[in-house]
Amino acid sequence: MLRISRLTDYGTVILVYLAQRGDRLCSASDVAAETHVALPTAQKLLKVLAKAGLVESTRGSEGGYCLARPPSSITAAEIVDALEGPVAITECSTEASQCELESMCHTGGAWQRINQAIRDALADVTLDELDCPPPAARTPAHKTAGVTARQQR
Amino acid sequence: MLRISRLTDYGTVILVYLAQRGDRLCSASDVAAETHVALPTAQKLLKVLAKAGLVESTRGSEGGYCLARPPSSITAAEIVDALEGPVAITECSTEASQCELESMCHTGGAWQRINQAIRDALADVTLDELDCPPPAARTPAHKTAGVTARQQR
DNA sequence: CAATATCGGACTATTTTAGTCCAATATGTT
DNA sequence: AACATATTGGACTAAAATAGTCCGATATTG
Ligand code: SF4
Ligand code: SF4
Repeated sequence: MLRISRLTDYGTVILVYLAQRGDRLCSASDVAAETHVALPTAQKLLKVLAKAGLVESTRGSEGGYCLARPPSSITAAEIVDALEGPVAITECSTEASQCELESMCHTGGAWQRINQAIRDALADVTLDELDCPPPAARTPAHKTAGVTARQQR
Repeated sequence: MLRISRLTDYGTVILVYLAQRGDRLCSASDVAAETHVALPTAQKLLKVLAKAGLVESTRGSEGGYCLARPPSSITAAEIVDALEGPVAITECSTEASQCELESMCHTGGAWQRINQAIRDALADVTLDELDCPPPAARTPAHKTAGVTARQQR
């Protein structure tokens, strides 16, 4: 149903938390406790994020993680890229397409346009903009004017 | 990696083929042969599309499928909705969110904005615009200026 | 040296997706 | 009326992606 993986979702939650903490180091267990992400999951995510260069790690006692760059320079597109690979809405959106229908397919071009549109939408949101409070807690219209998500068919 | 399912992909290929055939009926085996989608897969897809009201079926000998509406009135968003359910980039994008982090999550609102942007991008492409081959065979002067994703703000 | 916390990888379980099959039903033709 | 063709609906199996867990190695602090 066209969704990001739960890992990616939780990854952004963790990154937002790190952004709030500024330059202070946070251990994996610290992050897990504060975000309520399961500890092993948080560990795994932080490892991946460190490898991707989005967070920096410090080993040893009193070690931990912190953001590698200012939150305003990290986009949702980068986060998705890091955690689940580049956006590729169809098989033929990747470099090494293995779609057997490609030779006679009539829709690939349009999908690639859509792919780019999604990519632009993701690249347009930075980590500090991601810190956008409540999805639930259906409190009356706050400053978040246009955030309605009508999903029913 | 944020992609539509292969079924959805093949579903659009089939719909584009039906669009090309106009009002003429096509049997499932006809569709399979022309699009090179495996026959059982094509059958399954046509059934789902018929149930969603995107194609109409005629039973019996010489029966088959055809589009229920003109191609220009069918959008990619509808196709995705029909084949894999409404776009819901995160768990909390759905009506019945079951995310256990929701109460303390700081990112849900932003994801819903992104969700809407993706939805808009999909709703902006109609079935006849979808008929666009991937690599070569570029028709002159396309009207394709309309796939912009900047819907937010 | 001892305590703490990351690092790297491998492993299992779960869920989702893909693909297949069969019996029932409807329609046109012989 | 009987037959051949083609959709319909559901259930079923197989395959793949995802989620989550675990453990030994390594680096840093004190
Ligand atoms: S759009 Fe066409 S070429 Fe691209 S993956 Fe789908 S079927 Fe294959
Ligand atoms: S964005 Fe937050 S509330 Fe929404 S699904 Fe992800 S963790 Fe849950």
